[in-house]
Amino acid sequence: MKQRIVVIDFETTGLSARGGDRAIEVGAVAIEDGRIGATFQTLINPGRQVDSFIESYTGISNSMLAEAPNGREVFPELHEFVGDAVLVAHNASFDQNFLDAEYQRVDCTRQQPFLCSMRVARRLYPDAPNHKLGTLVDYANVPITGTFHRALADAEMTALLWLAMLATLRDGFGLEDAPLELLQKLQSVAIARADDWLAAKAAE
DNA sequence: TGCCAGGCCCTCTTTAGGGCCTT
Repeated sequence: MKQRIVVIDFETTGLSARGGDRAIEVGAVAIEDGRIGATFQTLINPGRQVDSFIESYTGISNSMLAEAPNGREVFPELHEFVGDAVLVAHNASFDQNFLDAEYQRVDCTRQQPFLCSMRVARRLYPDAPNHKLGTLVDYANVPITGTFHRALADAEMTALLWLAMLATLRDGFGLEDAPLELLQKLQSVAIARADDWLAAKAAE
């Protein structure tokens, strides 16, 4: 089965989607047939000022956000871009919470599973100094495609890390045709949801 | 009134605690 994957990354006003923090940038990268394909990126006006820490951390200023489209414009477009692809993010619970919260505001829903590159990396690269995205990019010899802590660059590098992990599995375990299935098996919770969802899709 | 994230994962665990990772 050729499964389309979309790797996604959010920059946000803070850490708590449920506490009212909002997305200020989204980047998404499609992986199709084992290669990076279409991309989606936009700033998002959160309807409030971001604090100086976020401006410094992301390089995204309040003046940049003032001219950006709001979530009502962005998220229906993102929903269409994602389609029925399996989603991947680095520390996926964070991005999943923001995606679901922003989708809810525009009456969109997410049905597909959300897999976590960090959870896979912790199993596949247990000797890495740590499992931050930037460290893993260096550890796995993934090219740096842009500025860290910007959504599209982080999504691209997460996608390349994901492909590198697939290659590690292929080379290390002789797997040629089932890397996604093995990755799913490395994730106890995600796998169950992914298998259920893929089975449901296959039965349609 | 006071507090303010949350989920995963490891271990000196399971009647729990603390570090990691995301912005």
